[in-house]
Amino acid sequence: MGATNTLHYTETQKTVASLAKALGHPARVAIIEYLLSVDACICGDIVDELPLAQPTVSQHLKQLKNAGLIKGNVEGNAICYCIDEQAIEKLKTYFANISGRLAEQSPKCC
Amino acid sequence: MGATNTLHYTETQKTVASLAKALGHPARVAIIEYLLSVDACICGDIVDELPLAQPTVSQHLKQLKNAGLIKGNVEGNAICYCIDEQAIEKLKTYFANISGRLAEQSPKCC
DNA sequence: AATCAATATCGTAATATTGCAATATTAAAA
DNA sequence: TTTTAATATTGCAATATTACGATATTGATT
Repeated sequence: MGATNTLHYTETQKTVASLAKALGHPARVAIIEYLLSVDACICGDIVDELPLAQPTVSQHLKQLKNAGLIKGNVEGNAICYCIDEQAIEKLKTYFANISGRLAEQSPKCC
Repeated sequence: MGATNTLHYTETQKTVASLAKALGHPARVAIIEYLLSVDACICGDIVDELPLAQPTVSQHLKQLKNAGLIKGNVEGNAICYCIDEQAIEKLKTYFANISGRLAEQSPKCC
């Protein structure tokens, strides 16, 4: 066990992990893609797009919102959710950065 | 319950969710960043970089490998892992695409 | 062959996630 | 005001994840 073994994770590592975890279920990826395809905020038929019951979809939406991937809220019987562009931007930038750094590296053995 | 409620997820949705899930823990993000920083395949001191015991790190490596984010293997007491560039490329492309499509859309209410 | 160093696997406990039926909440409509 | 439509919350069972001590495996070294 090395000397750095008690260190915690960086803020970036925690942020990326949190966003990635939120996208770590196909239903939540499908929700993001649906919000993208609708190009509007009010979209009360998300449930119809998924092979899941309404409470389950509601839970997935909650997770996406907690992670900051979507924003908005509900007023009565009208839902108003949309993608939080900043979260997508963070992920886009993060993976583009890794990709760029990989491209600069020397060839690997595996 | 709509007519499309029994559909499954697309291949893309399943792939992205699987990769995202693998990155859904800060330890695994830290492993990826460490592999990137080392710029070499043989890197037997991953355990020293993380606040986790060796079996736990081994499990995280296994998850990353199962998801296709890293490749390589072990020969005796030598570890040989590195980032699978294709997986990073998939994520980079996916989020860049979403970002681009978001930029084209009309302003939202939330 | 016996030992060593490094990593994987097993077993297990604690915690988290997933999914849904039942119920609650909310604002609009009748 | 009662009803209705849409979404959230609760409660609970099943499953998955996380973490680690103990042990196994593996290939090199002595």
